[in-house]
Amino acid sequence: MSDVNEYRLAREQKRDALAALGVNPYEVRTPERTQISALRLRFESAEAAQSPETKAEAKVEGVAIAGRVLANRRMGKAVFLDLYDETGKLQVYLNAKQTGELAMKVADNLDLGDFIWAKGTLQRTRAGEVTLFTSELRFLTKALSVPPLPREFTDEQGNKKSVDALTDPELRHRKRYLDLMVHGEVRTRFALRSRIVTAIRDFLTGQGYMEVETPMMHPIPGGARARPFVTHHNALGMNLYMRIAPELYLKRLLVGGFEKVFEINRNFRNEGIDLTHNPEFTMMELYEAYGDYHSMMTITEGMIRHAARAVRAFERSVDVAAIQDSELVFSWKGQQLDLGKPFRRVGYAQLLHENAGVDINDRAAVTAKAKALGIEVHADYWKLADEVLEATSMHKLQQPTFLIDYPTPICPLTKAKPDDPNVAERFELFMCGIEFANAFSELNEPVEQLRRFTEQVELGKQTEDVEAPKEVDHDYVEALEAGMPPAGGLGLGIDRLVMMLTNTESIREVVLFPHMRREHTDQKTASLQRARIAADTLLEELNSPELRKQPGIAEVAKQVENARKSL
RNA sequence: GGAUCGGUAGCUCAAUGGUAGAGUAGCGGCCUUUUAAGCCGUGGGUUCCGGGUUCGAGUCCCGGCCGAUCCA
Repeated sequence: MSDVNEYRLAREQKRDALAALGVNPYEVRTPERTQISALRLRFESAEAAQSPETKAEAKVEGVAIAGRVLANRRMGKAVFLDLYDETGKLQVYLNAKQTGELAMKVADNLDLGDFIWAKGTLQRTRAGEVTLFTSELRFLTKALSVPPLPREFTDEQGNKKSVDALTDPELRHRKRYLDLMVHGEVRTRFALRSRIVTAIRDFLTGQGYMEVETPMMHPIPGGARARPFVTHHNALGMNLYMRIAPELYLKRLLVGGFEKVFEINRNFRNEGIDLTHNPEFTMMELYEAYGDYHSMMTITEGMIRHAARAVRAFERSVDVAAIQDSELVFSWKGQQLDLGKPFRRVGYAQLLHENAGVDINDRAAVTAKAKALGIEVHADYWKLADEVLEATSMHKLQQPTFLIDYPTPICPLTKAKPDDPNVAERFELFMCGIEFANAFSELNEPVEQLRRFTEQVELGKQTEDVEAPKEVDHDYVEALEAGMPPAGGLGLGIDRLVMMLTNTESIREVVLFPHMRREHTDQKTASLQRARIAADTLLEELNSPELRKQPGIAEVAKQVENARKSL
């Protein structure tokens, strides 16, 4: 794709022609203007004030708008433009008599995608279209590339058909600005995302929660099972990890004496990209002192319902208060999800028994079932049992369901039930087989926490689990020693919630700029990239605590390091 | 990581191994109430990249890049 093409050249010539007319093609200041939706309302009330006989004479004088030109219909010495701003579209009419000769010369140099400002009188045309009859025109911004607009064509049978533009998902995501420009429904979806986040924020602050910001770069990654992104701080001379979860910092705030805190921000996980995973994604986490996983279920339902209400209210242009719980049925992935009703609750062991036909404590049976399912058997029994549950049951959790009471060994940050140390007070929320939220009664015993962290690190080493933590966060344990009140904590994936509430199947459609590989990679660059990654991986291994002390390793590491630098 | 599918004009798409085309957008002309305006004329291509087979490759083969879907 060349930067210089006939389209660009034509536009550059028009840009220069504007300059020659004394018109700045990149105007600095925009005169006062009103948004299009507001003007339409004003015109409607002006019309309503007229009698049926004089209705056609309704007009609103002295109004100004600004926006992007996305259609240009030239009728001899008159011009009809479709002008768009964030709130809508309005037709703009120009002619020499009313708008002036200079304006017509400006119109000669107008392209689709340009921004203009126009002032005049609102009136209906003969065809009935509300139109700004322009008395004053200002040029604001020249666009040098063509907006990829949807168009209409006539097929062999003479039928008119419409053709969407910019349908290639790759282009739509790489150049989201064009996607937003030409697809109103995409703009609406992201506006809804903003509404949803605002609704959650309002809901929580309304319940006395305080929004906080905790570090995005952690010296020890923790709070979840995931591979982190590694980065380096030069001045401190240390590696830092992009956070995989804010959990351990938020709980330090409970130690400090805050009772209800939440954070809505990005987490980073170094894993694959698919329909429900982007390497950076938005998470809402909250912690409530003196709460537990029961209070977390209550708040989860309330919060999701509140966000759903905000979406319905937006769709119907009504006040949130007007939305009934019975209207909160959302269709997603071919299911009708009733968010107005209480969510179902089902026990972990019960679900495993129902769908896999095995008792969670019967290791032989669970292992046999895993083999039968083709799951690779490994030393971590509880992870294996979890994989069996995953394979047999998760896809059956279609309607909103709290899966509750997990085995304690897979819940290193969760308090066990008072009457059963093997069962942890944890739940995950599923809809359409997809995990939305994760919550528990927070473990606050420092000695027990240290024991579980240590066990987790050891087990991770044994099973060579790349997602397991490599190091115990002693600083967090020390924080618990200062005393953390009993508490409930909750994490809710915002991207997935937005997907569900906007009936979208891919996370890429609810993230403005989803991650992709770089464009235009040639063979040499690709090889270099692979070599760098291979060298980095090798270095990581050579520098691991297990290998570092082996004789000769340090020298090899140094050689690899030098080779890496030359790549 | 594996399998399958895809990448052709700004955009949406055609093209048995045989001159790369259409609609739309662009450019020129006509038209002072049109409306995804209309009419007449006209320019526009690294067919993702690199090799190979062939008299001849957008098409077949090999490798690579990017994306989509499914699986792990």
